[in-house]
Amino acid sequence: MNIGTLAKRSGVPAKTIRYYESVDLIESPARSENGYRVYDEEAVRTLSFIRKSRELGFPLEEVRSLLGLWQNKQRSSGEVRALAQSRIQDIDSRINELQRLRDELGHLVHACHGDHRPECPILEALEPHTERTSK
Amino acid sequence: MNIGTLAKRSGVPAKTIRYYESVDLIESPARSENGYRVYDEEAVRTLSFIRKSRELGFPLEEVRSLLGLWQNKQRSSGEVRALAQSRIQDIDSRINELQRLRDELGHLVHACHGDHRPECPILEALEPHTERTSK
DNA sequence: ATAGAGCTTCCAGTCGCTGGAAGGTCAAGG
DNA sequence: CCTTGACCTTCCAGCGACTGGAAGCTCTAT
Repeated sequence: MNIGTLAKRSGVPAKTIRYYESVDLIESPARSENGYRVYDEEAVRTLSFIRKSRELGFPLEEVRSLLGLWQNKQRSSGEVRALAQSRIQDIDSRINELQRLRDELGHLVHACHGDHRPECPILEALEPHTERTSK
Repeated sequence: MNIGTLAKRSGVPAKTIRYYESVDLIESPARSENGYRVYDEEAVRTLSFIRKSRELGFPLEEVRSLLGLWQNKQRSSGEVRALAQSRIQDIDSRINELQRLRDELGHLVHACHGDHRPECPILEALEPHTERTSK
């Protein structure tokens, strides 16, 4: 199987597969006489695993750990669970932060006429408090 | 005022101020005889405005637009409102996506014992469906 | 005189790809 | 046999928005 076929079957673009190889996330495959990369079924499984992990938002370094745990039959499920839980905490704090921004922007948009006139509470909110500072 | 003072007063790191200058977000300031950048009160206001905009999550290119509108007394508040509203849409879709991931991970963590044993529904979910494909 | 803080420029790294250039290879069709 | 087009190869650059560090100059205080 060449890289294009692997790309289609795993759902990971060929460019990205080469990139994963360059950062040692996956092993370098064998090469055929013409220099083309040659993959086996195992590669389809590995790349699919990586794709799903990425879709769940795991950063590449955590995908690396997950891959190790996946391939290690002696692993403890506790380690995997811990990784997933810290991901959840990341996600929660990002959601909270986004929610805060959303609310703030929502209030401002609500307060703004949004017409041809220049008065705009949004800009006023961005404007620094103009205190009289000694020059 | 030198760059360090401006940094303290605006809350924007000196490095970042130089960066903003390099991408033409702010004007190049005058230089004193020794080559140091020299800023005025206006710069404090501008940098503070930029900082608050960034804190509200506007990407730099939108900050550029906001700055233009802020400085243009003929602006219409509608333009500003439109920018803020498209930001809200961005944020909403990011929140939704994160929420989806969070739920999915939450289910998986819930299903996983998380002990010393290797069985782990989280890894199983990442694993591709193993269909018998013709070799 | 010297130490330390503050300033200058320029280059590299972050994260995870993605695009493009320049070129080799292969199968099908005229 | 030749060409076309789809593959494949490598390497380099760019995205956003900084941030860190090196090397070197300037200022202030002791």
